[in-house]
Amino acid sequence: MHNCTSHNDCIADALHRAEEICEARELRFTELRRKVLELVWERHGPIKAYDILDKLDNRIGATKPPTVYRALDFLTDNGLVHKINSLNAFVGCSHPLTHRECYFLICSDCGEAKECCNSEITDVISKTIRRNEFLTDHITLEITGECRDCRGVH
Amino acid sequence: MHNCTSHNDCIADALHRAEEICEARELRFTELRRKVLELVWERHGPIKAYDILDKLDNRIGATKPPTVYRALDFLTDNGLVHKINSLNAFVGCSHPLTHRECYFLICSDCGEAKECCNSEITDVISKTIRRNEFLTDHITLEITGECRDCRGVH
DNA sequence: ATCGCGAATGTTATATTATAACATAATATT
DNA sequence: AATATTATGTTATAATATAACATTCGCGAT
Repeated sequence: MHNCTSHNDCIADALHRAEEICEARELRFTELRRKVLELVWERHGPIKAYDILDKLDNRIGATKPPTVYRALDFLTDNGLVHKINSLNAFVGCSHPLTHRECYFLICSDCGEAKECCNSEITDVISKTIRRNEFLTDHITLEITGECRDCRGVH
Repeated sequence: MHNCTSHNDCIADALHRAEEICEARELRFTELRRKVLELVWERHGPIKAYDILDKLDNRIGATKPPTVYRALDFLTDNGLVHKINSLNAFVGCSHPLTHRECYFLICSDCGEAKECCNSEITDVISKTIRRNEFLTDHITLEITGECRDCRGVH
């Protein structure tokens, strides 16, 4: 599903990057926020808010939905996590410094959400936005289907 | 918000198109499905499932959520309506024969969802899809922000 | 050090969105 | 008419998300 060489390192890297970003921006990367981001990265794919909630319950005692949603709000607001609207799920951002918008190829078979951001797409979308004199807040591009690996299996 | 010259005609046209499409495809365009499509077009913008439910209750007696969701499933499956994932809302498709995918500019101020489909966007997205050897089921492109008209007002 | 402030978290309750499962009715097929 | 298929009705509940208010934490000013 994902192909990082060491998943533990991959999680650690993501947490480290987040730490640095929060420090640079004078944001508070609290234990709760760190824990939620860690759980998102553990899955290394879209994870649901209530699944995070369950995992938190196992590790740091019973928590309630607002706890998780607030942490997710913080993480998404700061580009550390993206929400996948078509799945009602959340996924860690691999390059939180590079760009705010992120495009995804979402496999309905294995559940992976692969980032497929590229400037060519951004450019052509921007052109349409300009032509409509629209003031953009956020771009959601989610492509669902079957990924290369899953296609191969059948 | 929308600028059809006569909104009644606009609704009637949409229903008529739907009728023809269903006939051509040997689909059953039942009273319920027609009514739901009519309510979607009455709003002429994204409408929530439970708002449709309320309006149905007023007109054809109490209905339950599955009634509405099933009609919406039929309409979306057949390209007569699109779901806007970022709003959990549904909007009528203006050109149900032209193409399956539809891109939207969604104004958070007035609530309009303007179609902004164009082949240039489709082409460049297709390129990325091919490069990833992905088998596409559906493309969601939703751009949120402020529309031209609402920007002008401020 | 402690007071006061704003930010973060805890807590209770509930709103919103959506579907499962089974019963009945309407339509099409034989 | 008998049967199969599709659509709708109905009950119940699952899944997702937020409002509102209480408490705690972190931190600068005194």
